Amino acid sequence: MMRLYNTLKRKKEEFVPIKQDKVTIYVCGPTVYNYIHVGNARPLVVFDVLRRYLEYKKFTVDYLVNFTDIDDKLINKAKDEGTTVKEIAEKFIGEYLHDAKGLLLKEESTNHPKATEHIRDIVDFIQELIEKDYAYSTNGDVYFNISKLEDYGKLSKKNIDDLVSGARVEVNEIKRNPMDFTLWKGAKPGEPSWESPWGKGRPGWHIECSVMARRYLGDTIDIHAGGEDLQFPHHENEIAQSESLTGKPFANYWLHNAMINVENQKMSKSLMNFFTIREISKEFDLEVLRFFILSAHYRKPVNFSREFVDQAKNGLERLYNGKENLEYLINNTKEKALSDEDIRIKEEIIGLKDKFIDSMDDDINTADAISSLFEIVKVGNTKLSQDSPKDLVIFAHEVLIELSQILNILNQKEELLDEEITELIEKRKEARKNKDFKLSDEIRDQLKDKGIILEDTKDGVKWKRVR
RNA sequence: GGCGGCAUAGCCAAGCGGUAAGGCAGAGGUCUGCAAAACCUUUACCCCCAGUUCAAAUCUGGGUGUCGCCUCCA
Repeated sequence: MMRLYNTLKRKKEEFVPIKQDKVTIYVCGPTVYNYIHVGNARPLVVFDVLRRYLEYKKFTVDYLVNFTDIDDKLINKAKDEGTTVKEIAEKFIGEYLHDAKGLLLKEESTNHPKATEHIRDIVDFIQELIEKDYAYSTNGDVYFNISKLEDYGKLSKKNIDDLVSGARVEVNEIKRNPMDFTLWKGAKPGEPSWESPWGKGRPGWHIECSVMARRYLGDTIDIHAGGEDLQFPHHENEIAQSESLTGKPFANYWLHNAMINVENQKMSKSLMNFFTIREISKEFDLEVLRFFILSAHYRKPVNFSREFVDQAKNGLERLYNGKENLEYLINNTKEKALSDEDIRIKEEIIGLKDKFIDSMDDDINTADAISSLFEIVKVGNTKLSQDSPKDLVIFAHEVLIELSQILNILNQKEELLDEEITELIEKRKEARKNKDFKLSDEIRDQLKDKGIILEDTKDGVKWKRVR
């Protein structure tokens, strides 16, 4: 049984999807006007893990991350650079996909709908809201009338009066209630626009999510996820739009990740304290950044710094070494009956795997789950250091397969064997036998340049790829 | 001002009433042509003060500190 913290209820709940073996997930994606930064990566990584974990649990997952490819930021950027919104959007969608690959996101089965390709659906949606009297148009704009709703603010636990008295909302005589939000924005001269019953214009930010979620995932989705800073107003407004239109719950589970901070301050563009993924990828394999993100629980704020990523890098290194040690152990093992000791170890590892699963079931507690991985690694390493492979048995082949499987939920990376490597290792082995350490070291350096690190153990030579 | 988080070793970080996981860094040892990896050993009065309980890092109340949302924001 899996439990998820549902922001809507402010507590952990058992996760029960609408359909027995299928899960729909909507994650609020990037506005494609710039490179994404480390803060943006957190939801992408965390919810990618959620999705992989659900797939591991045999669910079919419909996973959607939208691209906001029309809004003020894009328009301004296009103006500044003397180009079009479309070109900016296309460029940064490309850059996003590049970074996503580095972060090991499961892009091959992620749906990325774009706002501009759903204008007709958006117009229809708004039209229906007007017909149902939840929205009104004035001077080419359309607003959502929140006064029609009794439960506006139920996600973020805000009440309208407090919000209004907060006095930060813009004074706008056109709106009936200061908190009414834009569904459709009339076009100013020179701006990209589309035809609509209210004149030329473009969609507001919130409406695209409601429309695309419904279009691809249905009236009610299982999980809606995103950064906690989107709770209000974005997610609140999505709920208002969708539930007013369909009369059904918009999403059963709302998941929100906490922020990534720099020196305890939210990493954000306005504070200018952000690191782009592209920038970090020059210093670290993005797999390390992914691991760093997963080493804390997703609902807790984390500080980001190069030093912390370095720590994560060393930890991940140990994990991979351990995994390779286990593989080595098994590949160099002769098959024979399991000794009592082997059976004990096997059971210990299976127990740790169950612990991993329990942690993941508990609101995707990746930090805790990772600790089980380290413990498995320790058991394998200890076994390796104590016994000589010649005398070992296959004590738990399936355990290794399981380990790979669960490790892949967190970090999935392909590895290829290389004939050339083994050939060079043989050559070096010969040189070492002849005490020709000069040649031996040359070969080792040569392989190092190709990203292969050799280790001489008492049982033979092991090699691994640099990360 | 309103609403909501968080506070655990040098650092990162789990913990959800039963007496403190895991990782990084450091120190010592084992192995070793060198290097690397690995193994063993080693480090916590859980922000403060009350309270509830046989039992509290965990629950309650009050402090202190800190962050987020209320405006574009993952």
